Amino acid sequence: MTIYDVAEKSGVSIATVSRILNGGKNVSEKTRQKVLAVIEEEGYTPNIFARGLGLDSIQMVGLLCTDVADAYYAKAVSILENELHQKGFDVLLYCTGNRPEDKKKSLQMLLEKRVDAVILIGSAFREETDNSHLEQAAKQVPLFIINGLAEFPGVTCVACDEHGAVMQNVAELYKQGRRRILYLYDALTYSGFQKLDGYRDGLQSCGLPWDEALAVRVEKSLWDAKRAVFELLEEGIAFDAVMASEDLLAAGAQKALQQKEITLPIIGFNNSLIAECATPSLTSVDNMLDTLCPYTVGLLLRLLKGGEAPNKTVVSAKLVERETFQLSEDKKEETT
Amino acid sequence: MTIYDVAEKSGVSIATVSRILNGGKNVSEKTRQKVLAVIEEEGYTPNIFARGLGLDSIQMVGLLCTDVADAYYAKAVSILENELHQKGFDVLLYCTGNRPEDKKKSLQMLLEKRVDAVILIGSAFREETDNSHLEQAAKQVPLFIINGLAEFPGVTCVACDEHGAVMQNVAELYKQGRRRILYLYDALTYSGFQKLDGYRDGLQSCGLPWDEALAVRVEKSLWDAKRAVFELLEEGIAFDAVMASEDLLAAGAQKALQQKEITLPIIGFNNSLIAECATPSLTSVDNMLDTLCPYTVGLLLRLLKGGEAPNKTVVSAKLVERETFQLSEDKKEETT
DNA sequence: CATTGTTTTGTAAGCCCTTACAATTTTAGA
DNA sequence: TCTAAAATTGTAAGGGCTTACAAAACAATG
Repeated sequence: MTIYDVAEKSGVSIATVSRILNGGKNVSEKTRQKVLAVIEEEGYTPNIFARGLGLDSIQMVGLLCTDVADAYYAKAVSILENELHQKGFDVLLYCTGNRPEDKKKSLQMLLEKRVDAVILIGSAFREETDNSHLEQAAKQVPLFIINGLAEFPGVTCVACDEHGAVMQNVAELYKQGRRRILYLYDALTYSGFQKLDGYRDGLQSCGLPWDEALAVRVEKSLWDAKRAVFELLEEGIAFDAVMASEDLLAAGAQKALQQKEITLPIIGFNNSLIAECATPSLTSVDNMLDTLCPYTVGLLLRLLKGGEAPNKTVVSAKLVERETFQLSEDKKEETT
Repeated sequence: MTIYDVAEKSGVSIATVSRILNGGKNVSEKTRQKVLAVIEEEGYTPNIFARGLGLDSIQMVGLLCTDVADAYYAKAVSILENELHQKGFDVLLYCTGNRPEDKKKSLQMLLEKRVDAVILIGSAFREETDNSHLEQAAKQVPLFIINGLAEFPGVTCVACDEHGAVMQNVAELYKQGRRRILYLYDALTYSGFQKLDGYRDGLQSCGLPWDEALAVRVEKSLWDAKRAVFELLEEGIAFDAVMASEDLLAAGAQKALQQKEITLPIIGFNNSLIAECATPSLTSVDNMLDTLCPYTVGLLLRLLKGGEAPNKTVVSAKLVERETFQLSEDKKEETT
């Protein structure tokens, strides 16, 4: 069943059918009804490839992330997918893992699929790393980066201020008398660096010294985080608060502390289910995906329609207080 | 840059270029090299739509699930995406939520994209529900269902024996002297029914009575599960073990019990991070996605190559023991 | 060297749409 | 009723690829 069949059965030309199919102007109501009836009756569906050939687009956007099995990316993908489908776009999903060359290859493959836009979720590298593939890609297609940064023409970045969030957490812990704050982190993605820098800058602005031993890199795993913290405790390295670049790591730290029957303030990151489920529940920084993702899709649509969009947007993060740490009262009033 | 340009620059015809592009037989090594060089040099990429028009396929498979933000689906999508990309297929992702009409519509849209196959993750309804859309779809394209069931020609089901797993858990709890086993469950998807039936059948085969009050339906939320269990405790409804259709619910139950300072065996389902992170960590049933998903992709490839595949495969689930429940010793030996 | 069989290459016909432009019909105004 | 303008419809030219089939080049055989 092709457009020719429909045209024939309704006694019009293919051009008319095509116009109707494309929300066509310049078609009389009478013929529209007639053709629509035939289409309905025959169950005709336009061939997406032929249409793509003609229009050079089949309304698809590519989503590139590190790993959808991870709650953070899963949440982003989920929101983006919803928004995009609502706006009539299909979603091509690529999970690349953390190897730069895989990311590059995936981006390339996405472009070969002639998507209308690409959204990277937290997958840009730091400035000093080679981001030339992003620069190249952005020449072919609008490129969006959520929680990452790449300042090339054609690239639109939307991020939450992770650096600032961590700094504030340090400041708040300091205000509550904490002087030796442990920081657990895993991969040094762009976002990973942001947070680590936030930690460092936070210490500095409180006048606290940088102590190598208190910034600990671990695998992204509950057990490795637990092991690391446990070892610190065994070695007698003192600390009086814990922050982590990920709820999972915070949960690991919590397990180690519990085993030693120590209670300290703990602040996680990403405000995931894990933070809720932990006992006691973990205070955590919300990365604002609920805001960032729909906003990004909004920019995307605007850009595809030929409009303009700010090439960099940063919103501040939000601390979600649970049992492992609460803001002091004066701070709260300030926020209200 | 089209195939015509490449042909011209290498002094051959487009047919030859096309042959080379398609892993062509019947091309002399000399011309192959020549053409490949031009392609490389010019950075030519075939137009995917034109190719699709000719071949009626651009090597895409559609993935349909309820919600990627949920760890269970996220894991499945992650594994499937990986396998499929490895085999050269692109992945079109649809998250439908739980409304049947949305699932139908998404399936329809997927078919319009002329995917080569569709994989549903846990999204079939129970037999008595209207599954005619699946029947229709299966006529157009190979359809795979992971952890769901629909016995129509063209539909391939791959599942883990959730019913059996729950039954066994009941039996094991019974063996350890538990007589009033609470079962928490949420949505009655196909898989939800499987587990609920497993609970009922498990009780029966142990000679335990079915007690309406012990099969509690809750929202898929930590807090609702906690609330429900807390209320039971307040009302004085006695139970001596907890099972849940989802780790999240088990974690909620655990919180309620902890608040009342009660310790009972708890068995979750899905073997997610939440089970690991809970304190004490939750024993949980692994749904075997690690096996099911690659296996499904294997069948898919075989089918697309014109081969045959069993239209129903069931593997047994696996209990992952953690702190909230351990199998008795004799049982363990049995398993070894 | 002629003949037949194999490889390699080219020509041209699809595949199914969109859309510029031409042709026709309708409407409005005089 | 006639003419000009507007609305509607049709014709035909792409869009870039695959592939059946025809043609040409090459190899092997007697």
